[in-house]
Amino acid sequence: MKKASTAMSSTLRCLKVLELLAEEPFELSFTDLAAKLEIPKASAHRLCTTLIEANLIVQEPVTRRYMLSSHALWVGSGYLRHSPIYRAAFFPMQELARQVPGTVQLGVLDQDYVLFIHSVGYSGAPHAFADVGLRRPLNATASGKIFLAGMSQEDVERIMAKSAEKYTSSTITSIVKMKQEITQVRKMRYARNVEELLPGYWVLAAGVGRQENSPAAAISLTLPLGEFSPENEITISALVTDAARKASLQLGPNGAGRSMGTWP
Amino acid sequence: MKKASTAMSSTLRCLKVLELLAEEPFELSFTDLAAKLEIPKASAHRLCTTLIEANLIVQEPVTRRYMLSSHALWVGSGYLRHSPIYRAAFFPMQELARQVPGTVQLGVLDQDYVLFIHSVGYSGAPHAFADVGLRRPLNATASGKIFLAGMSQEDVERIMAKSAEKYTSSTITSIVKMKQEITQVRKMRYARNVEELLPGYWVLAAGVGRQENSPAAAISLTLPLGEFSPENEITISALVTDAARKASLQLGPNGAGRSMGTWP
DNA sequence: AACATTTGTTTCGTAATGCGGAACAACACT
DNA sequence: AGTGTTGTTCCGCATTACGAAACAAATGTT
Repeated sequence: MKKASTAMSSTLRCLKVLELLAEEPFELSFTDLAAKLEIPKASAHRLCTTLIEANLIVQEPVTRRYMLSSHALWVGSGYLRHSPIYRAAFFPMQELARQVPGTVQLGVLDQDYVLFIHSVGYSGAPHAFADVGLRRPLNATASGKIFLAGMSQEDVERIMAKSAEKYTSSTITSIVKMKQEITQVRKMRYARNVEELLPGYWVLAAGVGRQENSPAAAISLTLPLGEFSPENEITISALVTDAARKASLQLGPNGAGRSMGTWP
Repeated sequence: MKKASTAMSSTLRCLKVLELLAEEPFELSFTDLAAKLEIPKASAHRLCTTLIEANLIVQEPVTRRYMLSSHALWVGSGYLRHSPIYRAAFFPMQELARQVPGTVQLGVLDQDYVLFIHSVGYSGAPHAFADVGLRRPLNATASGKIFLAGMSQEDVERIMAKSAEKYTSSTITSIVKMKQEITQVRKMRYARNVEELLPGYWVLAAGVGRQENSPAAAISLTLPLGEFSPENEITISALVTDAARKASLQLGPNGAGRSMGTWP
């Protein structure tokens, strides 16, 4: 027995194509696409035609491969234009980047990942290469730990169960280890990541949000490992949490924080 | 007699919702949305349900208004991950930003606009606020002039005919004036914008691309007006065109320039 | 508090529309 | 020329989206 959702199945299938293209590291040839989605060629062709007509994908004229269009970026970036968080964090991040020579990033939750939506400064970390739209697992990032610390026990367990990939030898993949980490984060009000994602770099992050335990975003600072020391951690964590606090205030104590509209 | 496109009309209509939400400066209430699209409420409701199920939009629980989701940003940012241009320009832009204290931006063509897809450094210009995804008319930006200079006579005329908005008193809205500007751009290999979009700032831009006359992107540098002088223009335009040249080389002489895949 | 009004959601019969097998076309690569 | 690979079009069938109207819920007004 099928559960009849009220959504349009044909359209959902079409949007799967977008999803697939976003996931794939490279452009996709047409037959690949049909194969990966396990749909007949004729149908896949119709879906692609539709997305082309909507200007969301284009096909490279020579290779005939499909890829996301610049217009797709524009549509997606509408999220930034509407996002109170982005606006609230903009200047605090800038200030933080001026104080410490590293990469300051803003991450939000997207499904079970941290999605980085803004980045200022540059530490040299490859981390920060594709700064907007980069997505990372929660367990391997400082920002991710901030979100995990705001989640229920079950959610944490579910996510950790799927987090198998070890980026470095320090990546946390054990549930019990992560739970310890989480209580630490809740106590200290910031999260730390030392070479758990990228060798040679350490990261501190703090949560942004109206209420204490459910962060809407996280501000993180990535620095070369050379500058890592207990004393430094104290001063720098103060700066990061301060930036996060300022962003939280900017967000407004109530539900609003007005979106930014057209600028200027 | 209708021309029967092979695309799926129902899906196209659904994607119009995304388009609308991206265009609108603020989140949209449900009835507004139906009104603006001129479709019956019941249908609009189905479209929204579909987009929610696809994780591309969300509705604010309290206000019940619809807005683009962070996931939509992720999908759209797939363009960046696939874009050879973004990758090719990344380091040249960084270098340029180190040499001159201003905002370096990377713009591509999206329909009849410049779409900024990357930004490094910060000049204080509000210009650079929503750095990724910001869209501007071609006639009012230095990058836009680069693209106009690569277009056919007819396209230039069509676009200029629609470019009525004067951001400042210097904004170019006349076709003949723009044609002069374009020949200038073609000769100098860079474009200039002095307070035509933003009072208090001037901008230089140069084209990135394999072949000379059809730029795939433009690198621009925004500076406070205080630093504007003929001598400065000579040195700075050299830096900007140099960065653009480096990016062009990185792009590869042939059609490829390999997309970036997952990073690192 | 009762009524009026705007806003959001569900139902359901109809017909339009997306479906996909198969045939066709356009290239590569032997 | 031959053979495989990949991209595009046809067309009859049944599934799916359509939208008026009825219903539900929240907000504003007297």
